[in-house]
Amino acid sequence: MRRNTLQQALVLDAVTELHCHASADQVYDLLAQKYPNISRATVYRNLNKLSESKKIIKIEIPNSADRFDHQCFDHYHIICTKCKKVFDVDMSYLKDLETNIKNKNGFTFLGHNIVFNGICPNCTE
Amino acid sequence: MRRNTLQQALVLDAVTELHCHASADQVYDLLAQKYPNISRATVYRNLNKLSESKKIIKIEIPNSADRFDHQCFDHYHIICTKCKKVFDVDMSYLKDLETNIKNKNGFTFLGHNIVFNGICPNCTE
DNA sequence: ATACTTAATAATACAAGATATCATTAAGGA
DNA sequence: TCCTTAATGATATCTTGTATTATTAAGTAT
Repeated sequence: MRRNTLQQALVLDAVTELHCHASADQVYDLLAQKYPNISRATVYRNLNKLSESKKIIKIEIPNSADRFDHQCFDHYHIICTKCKKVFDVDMSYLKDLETNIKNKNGFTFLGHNIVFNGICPNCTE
Repeated sequence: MRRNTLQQALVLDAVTELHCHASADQVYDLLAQKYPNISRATVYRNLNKLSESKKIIKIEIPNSADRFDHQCFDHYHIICTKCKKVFDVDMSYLKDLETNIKNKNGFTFLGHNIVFNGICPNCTE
């Protein structure tokens, strides 16, 4: 039986408050200010639970920490190769991308993720 | 001045021999059989150098080890959510994908990566 | 061929990100 | 209010990869 804990609500609030692709560490740091006893493991656990129940989405970034976003519609991201920050990309979701694949060879395609890389405005100058 | 070392050649040979998306660990394990003194750090360093000089490509997988491929043309990959193995996807490269982005907002787009997830034939039954 | 410079190596410590373990706490049904 | 056990806090551990440092060897100069 799933239980609604105070910590889970706090984690969800923190992700919403940070609102732009917070890492687990950022969520922990924010919460630890008000609740010094909260455990890092609890933050990780609740971030994963919330993404499993689709309350938030987990954005997996190669060679960088996972980010968590309270905006749950499908969208893509760009990661700045200099500052490693993550931003939304203004491009429609390619919901039919998997149907373009010619030869599926017995694979079951479950989804896809696109990560752009580039340089953000702050790092450009 | 860049030097051509025996170890670099061995690492390149190993990636070619393994030929399907070997992780650094797999490359190390293969080499360590014949050359027990080779260092794990040397394997990592040479894999990165070889990918910088485009002799191999580095495939960055979220929450899984980087994979290295001796096939250097652009192509996409699918990772099996069960066994975590990586396979090529038979789909043409979307070389104009970045031009679809409506509102670039000062970002410089340098490239993209698509990782599909799904279930491989071995894990299906 | 020999000596010299320094890039690359082997060995290992360290770091980041995340999960596993386990005694304790508290959510929510009885 | 009691009881069961999911969830927590604290911390150890794991995985992947980089940093450090004394030593070795690649390639140029002599």
